[in-house]
Amino acid sequence: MECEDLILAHRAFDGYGIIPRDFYLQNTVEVARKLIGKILVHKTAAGILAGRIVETEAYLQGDPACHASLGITKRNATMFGDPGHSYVYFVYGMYYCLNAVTSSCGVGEGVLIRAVEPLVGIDIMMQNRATHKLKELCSGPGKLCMAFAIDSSHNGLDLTESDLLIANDGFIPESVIEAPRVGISQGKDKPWRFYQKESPFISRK
DNA sequence: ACATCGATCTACT
DNA sequence: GTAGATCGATGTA
Repeated sequence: MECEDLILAHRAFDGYGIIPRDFYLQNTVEVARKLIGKILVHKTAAGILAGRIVETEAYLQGDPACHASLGITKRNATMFGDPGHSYVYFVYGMYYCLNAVTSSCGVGEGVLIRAVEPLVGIDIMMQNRATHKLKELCSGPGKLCMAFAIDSSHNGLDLTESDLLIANDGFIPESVIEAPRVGISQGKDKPWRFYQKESPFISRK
């Protein structure tokens, strides 16, 4: 099973099933919903890391919780760039969070990748996270960036052709739950958090 | 300049 | 359940 996953990740990296840029031009909330079940791949010097996305959140223009709500700045500039790129930001003085940029150039929207189910390179992820607890490796936006060795140097990468990408292996999640977003003080009313039902790898219930 | 807060996580009670 | 870590961005003076 592990071996099968490894082959899958390699094929994904070689161009098999990479999600095309058009995908990120759909409504941002739809992109967040449809990213559940897709595969995040990061090719690092230590080896290939991959995991299935089990939790996301959408951040839109005109949404007070969105970093881009006050206009373009040095920090959020990649959100206003081309869709299908990464937006990585630094938060709470010690963590990084990964987003997939959506919508056309000039519009600041994106999807926060909140949790993934580890599939490939689990031993490396455990080293990066200094834990052996599988369920806690990538169960949060800060945790998954640490596990996947993603930091500010990975901001602005093209998720359709770089060492960091998102692929589709044909997996269809049984059920995707829609819920209010977490960890924010404004915009709590919007049901723009999505997660794979009953996954043990989500950040919280 | 200074104060505050954040799309978080961990450790400890 | 609550506090502490730790720093860049943002707001107020």
